[in-house]
Amino acid sequence: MDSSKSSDTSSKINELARRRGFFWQSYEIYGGVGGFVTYGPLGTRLKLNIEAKIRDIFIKKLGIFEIESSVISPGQVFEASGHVNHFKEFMVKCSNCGKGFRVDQIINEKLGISLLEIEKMDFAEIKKVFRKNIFDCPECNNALKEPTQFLTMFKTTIGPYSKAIGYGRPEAAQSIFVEFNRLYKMAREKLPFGVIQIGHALRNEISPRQGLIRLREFTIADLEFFFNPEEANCNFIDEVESEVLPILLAVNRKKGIEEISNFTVREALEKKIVCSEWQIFFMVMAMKLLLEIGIPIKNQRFIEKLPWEKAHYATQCFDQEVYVDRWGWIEVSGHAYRTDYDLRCHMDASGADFRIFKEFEKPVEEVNYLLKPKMSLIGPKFKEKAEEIIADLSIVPVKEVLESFEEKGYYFVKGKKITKNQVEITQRKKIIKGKRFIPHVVEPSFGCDRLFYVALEYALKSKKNRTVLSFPRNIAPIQLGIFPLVNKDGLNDKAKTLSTFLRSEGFLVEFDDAGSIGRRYARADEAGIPLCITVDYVTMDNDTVTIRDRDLWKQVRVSINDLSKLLVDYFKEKIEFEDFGDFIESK
RNA sequence: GCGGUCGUCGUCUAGUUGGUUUAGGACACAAGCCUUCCAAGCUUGCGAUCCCGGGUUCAAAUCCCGGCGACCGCACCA
Repeated sequence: MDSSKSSDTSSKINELARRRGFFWQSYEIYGGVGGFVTYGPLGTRLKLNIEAKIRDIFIKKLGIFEIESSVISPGQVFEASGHVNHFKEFMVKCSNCGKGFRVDQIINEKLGISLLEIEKMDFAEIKKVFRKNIFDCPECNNALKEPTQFLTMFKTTIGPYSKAIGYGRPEAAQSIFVEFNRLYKMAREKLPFGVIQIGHALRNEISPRQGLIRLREFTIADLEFFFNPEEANCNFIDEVESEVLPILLAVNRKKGIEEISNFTVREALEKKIVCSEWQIFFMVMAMKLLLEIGIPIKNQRFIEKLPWEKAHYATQCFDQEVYVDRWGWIEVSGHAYRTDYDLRCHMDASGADFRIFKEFEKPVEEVNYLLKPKMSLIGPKFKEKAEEIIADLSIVPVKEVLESFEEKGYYFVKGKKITKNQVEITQRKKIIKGKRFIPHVVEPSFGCDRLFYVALEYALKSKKNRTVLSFPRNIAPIQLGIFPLVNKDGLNDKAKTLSTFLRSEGFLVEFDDAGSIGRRYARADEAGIPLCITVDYVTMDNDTVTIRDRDLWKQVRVSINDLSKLLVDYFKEKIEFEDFGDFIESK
């Protein structure tokens, strides 16, 4: 990568973003704080439009539910989910050179304890290890200091009681799991179903960098899709089976190979590259989402996570990555197979029952045997030992006792012989109508700020020394620019009337009469406005206007009467600019 | 958190061996003129406690110390 060129692109985006109001660092008047951004008027619209795409794909087309819950949650939620244990770093610093190291790596290197074992240690145990052993700094061989830990969740207290610990959620997923029972009812107690939440999440990153790429407060879109692991087929799989996914396999990554392999959905499933049909289906949806916000497929890839890279809850995990000029491949979404991990955690911790009852096609008959000791015989015979014997009898499988009786006529418990007549064994038939299980979950999770950034980067074009933001038309923050050709002879008023009309028709319109017409087109290009409508002298004669395309810089002339319908179709992508009519010859 | 580079109008920047600097320009923005389709021109205007705090000095945007922030590299990124 050419570093001088790449730093140009990102600075260009940052500069443009600040100047035109896409985004900037928050709290600038107080010096700014890393990891927080403010989206300006254009940026907010763009971000909403991208989020609308997510809603369009997942909510409208697939019928996924959307919920909105709180950012702060009580401590139990993230204790149960495992985040309190996993969402932190143990660090140790050298007393001499000041360099910091990961505690697990030091212990692993010097003592040979496996990383998995170290993972299980808590902070007290780690401190103990460091007190027992003297570790030298790998860099300068001086002694290392006491280890420290850093929790990357924001911690607070809820209300005035310091014991009521709360955490800012580092992901929106948990608030879906926590509400599972209600949501399942709303899904009419049927699997599969999915729930999405688009909202803010907080991670107290050690050092946020890279602008929008790593924030401390960001927008996440977590989709939790629940299904029966024994009926794991995706009913949309036929529609996508020939779609091709570019995947960087873990086996290749281990060998240091960066080669992307292309698999059709069918192949990937057959070769067990992706284990879950639903997971790969969502990966295809993610690929389409990125295409729709303007990222060509050649700049997208899915990367299979290596075992030690995976989140604590995931069995199989792919990251969707997009190539950006400055930082290379960056993650924009994660696709994790979370199994029943989360629901199980919350069940264990809260006592709620998240199991689902599944009726068998045919009820199954189960025969149970019940053993009842005859106390009138056992009591007098074993005296003080009797109690112990009975306790043991209640534990052993009744079937084992029964078999022993049939074979030998007696059964040994605690070295004592129990005869057939000392107990009463009854048979009990039970009809089982179904079974209970915990649903499995696949999760696509999008970083909306990163989607925003890549959309902006891929929209950024340069034409004749001008900056043009070529957003796909339906994520553009402003849809139409309306200008009078000149500010006299009533053209201005006519253009204003037209703006009012088109606004009332539901379009997002910017009216601009400042400077020359060329300057207005240039300003509109920089804001990514797809179409500009100009009122000129011909308009005054016959009520037609020119429409100019942002990317082609060509114009067509259409009647004001037809305008609204044409524009509706255009923004619904039913027609293209070329369908508006013949291009006007440039003078 | 470590190392390197850096911080001047909205944006990009000149000035930074201390001294006529009331910190200059360009672009952008606003008002007006002009303008019959791609950042034309003219006039006027708005706009910077030179990142913050402290120190050295007769004098600091400029030198020194501390802090904050940005970028790059290292580490981290569940």
